[in-house]
Amino acid sequence: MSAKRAEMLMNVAFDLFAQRNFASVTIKDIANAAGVNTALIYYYFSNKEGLFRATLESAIDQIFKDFETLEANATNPPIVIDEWLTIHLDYFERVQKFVKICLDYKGAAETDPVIDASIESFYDKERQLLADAVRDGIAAGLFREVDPNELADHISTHLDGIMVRAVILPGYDLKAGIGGFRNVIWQLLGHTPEERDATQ
Amino acid sequence: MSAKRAEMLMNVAFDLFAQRNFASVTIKDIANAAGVNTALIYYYFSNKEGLFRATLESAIDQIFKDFETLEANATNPPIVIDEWLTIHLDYFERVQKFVKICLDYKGAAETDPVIDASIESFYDKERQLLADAVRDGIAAGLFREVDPNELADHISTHLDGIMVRAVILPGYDLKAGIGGFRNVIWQLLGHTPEERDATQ
DNA sequence: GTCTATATCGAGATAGAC
DNA sequence: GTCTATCTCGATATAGAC
Repeated sequence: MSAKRAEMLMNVAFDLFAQRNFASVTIKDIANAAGVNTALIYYYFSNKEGLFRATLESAIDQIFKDFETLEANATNPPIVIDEWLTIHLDYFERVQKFVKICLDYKGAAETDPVIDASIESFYDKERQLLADAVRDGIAAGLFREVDPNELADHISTHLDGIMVRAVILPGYDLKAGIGGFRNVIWQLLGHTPEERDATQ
Repeated sequence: MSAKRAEMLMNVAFDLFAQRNFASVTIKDIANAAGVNTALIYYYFSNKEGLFRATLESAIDQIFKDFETLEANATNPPIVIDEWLTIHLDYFERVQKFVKICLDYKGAAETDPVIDASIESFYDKERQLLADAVRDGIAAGLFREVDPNELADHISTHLDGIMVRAVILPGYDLKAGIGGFRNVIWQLLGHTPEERDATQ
């Protein structure tokens, strides 16, 4: 089945593109890591850039799926926010790779409007998910009356900051970073974890 | 004067390395942008990596100098924090480029312990500056009793997040982002801007 | 110090056998 | 579909004139 094979190649490429950047990853690197010949990559993809595009789009799709799983499970607003932080721990590597690849992509000479739109829609969806949770929490009397959009932006931006820290600083404690941030959020929302457990 | 010439080359290289990444910037690009011949670069630097190393170190030095200017002007804790945010607006491009280059550098195949140490000391200094301001503010009765180190981490990490946002999202409003974050900080510190102006 | 000219090497990409 | 073999081109880096 050809789709499976292409998908496998994209998964291998995704990891490599995240570890190093686009230019320093060679077709040979990808072929070696995938255990195939370099020429095979050109059978499935038009060229290196085409492979990169397809890889990034596929990664965005996968993260969207994680979103939907979360949305289905979420019962009340504090849990949505809490789980959204947890997902960053669980799927940490994937999200971090995504952020890294986006930055690298944005540094490239040319950008593709289709990919640009995908990236933006990713962040829009994240923002919407969080803003809705904050709004619902306020309506339910669980949270203090903050601006839902502003707080959603804050959470989303800060999580990107944490992802970057984990790349730049070798000894960065991701779990502590997210744990500390969780406390900040509850403080901003005037919400204690005890309350959350009670409503659960 | 040879130092001036080398410095000029590093400034040109810094901009290019920040715009695109290490691998995609060619020696020819740098030479053209600087209006010199490619061979001249090898007169001043051992090779492309040596130029990169020197460039990053020089950039870190420059940011440290901005730090010190700030520290000298700062009279009381809320102003230190406020100005630290402002510096990210004023020197936005420089800091953003620095973060981008650090990320790119960390994605390279090999890393240099000297550069690693420089980057870490940069973040250490930022953290210390902020933690001291928070501690002083608490001692002066201006701020609520938070953990100075935790809050310093939060500010520092969030600013990195903002820098990343500004790269990834084209329409990102940096001023609004930092302005909103300023309010969050005052809220966490239980400090109103009105009070700050009064103590000024 | 700065340039011209050039060596060298590796990466992306393709043709064509199987 | 997957491989071997190869082409082509551009980038780093150097030798040496001025």
